[in-house]
Amino acid sequence: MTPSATSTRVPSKPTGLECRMAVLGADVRLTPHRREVFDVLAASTDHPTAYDILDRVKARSPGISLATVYNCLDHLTSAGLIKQVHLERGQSRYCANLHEHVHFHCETCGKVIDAHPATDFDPAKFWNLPKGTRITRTDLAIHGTCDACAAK
Amino acid sequence: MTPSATSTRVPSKPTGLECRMAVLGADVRLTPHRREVFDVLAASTDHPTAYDILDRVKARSPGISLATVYNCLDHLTSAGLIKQVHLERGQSRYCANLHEHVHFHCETCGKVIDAHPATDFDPAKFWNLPKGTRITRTDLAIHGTCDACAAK
DNA sequence: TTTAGAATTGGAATGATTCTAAAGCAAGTC
DNA sequence: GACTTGCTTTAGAATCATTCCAATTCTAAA
Repeated sequence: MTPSATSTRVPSKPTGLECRMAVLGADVRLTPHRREVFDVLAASTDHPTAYDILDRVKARSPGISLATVYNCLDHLTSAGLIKQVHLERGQSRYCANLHEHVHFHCETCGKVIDAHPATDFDPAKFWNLPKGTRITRTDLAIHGTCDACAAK
Repeated sequence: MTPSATSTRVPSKPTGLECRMAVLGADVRLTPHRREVFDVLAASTDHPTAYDILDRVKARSPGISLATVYNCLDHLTSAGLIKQVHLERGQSRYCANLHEHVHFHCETCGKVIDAHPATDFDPAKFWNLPKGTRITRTDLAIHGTCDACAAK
């Protein structure tokens, strides 16, 4: 194994992942597999499933197992470095975009795209929640037909 | 089997379900099991899972199977008479509330409550979606701590 | 260099749901 | 009123996504 593939908490070559860890103060041991899983996800805009990620990581690490992909995704998710997305039942999808955004899901082609806020959004302004309720996060999924499918 | 338990499309005793079918123009054969599944759900405010519904329906129809509950839920859902809710991966939950609302999920006790809009909400005003996108529905899940759990 | 604690692995196990084939019912037809 | 046709219901098998497990390998610190 080459030195650059050794796991470490003090990387010699900072990448997006290390910057993100520094900004978030996340403490995850950075193994080669975790880095690859993150890199694959960061390079994807299609909200891949665990199987999609396995396929893509296999190009670099042919021996990686599905269990390891799930394991890496779990660790990265609980460190807050990536997000798990549930649009419908079935496979979970993953997303490396940590900016505030919501997901648009095309019911025709299945594509998922990120939509960023045009203006500030405070859910407590729109929905009546019992007094004393504390909000930690909101998940908005918008379902419909994407522009490409609507044009057909 | 008593006459009132006979399936029909033209009920003699209208219930919430028949009114709802009439309003929505839904066409579902109303079998005793479907009616029971609907009644159980309509009487529940806790967003039960298929298993929860099975338990409750068994009080009236001890012989009903899980497959039938799933089958009834599918038919009622596709007729638009009830809604399927996915708050996290795992079991789907079901909801007979068809008014515009969002779900608040308490991460401490697991409780799910409906929150109704205080004011009009148009997702297209808040998030930048590509031109030509058509929205059919939006699912907002608000996660946090409910008032009871927050008070502890 | 030793050693304790993680990470990784393949395969088994789990949980939720869906499928399947057989049997039961209901509505309309002769 | 028996027959046909098609939906409904059922138990159990199958599937799918994920999680668990026990064995092995790797890493970091002493």
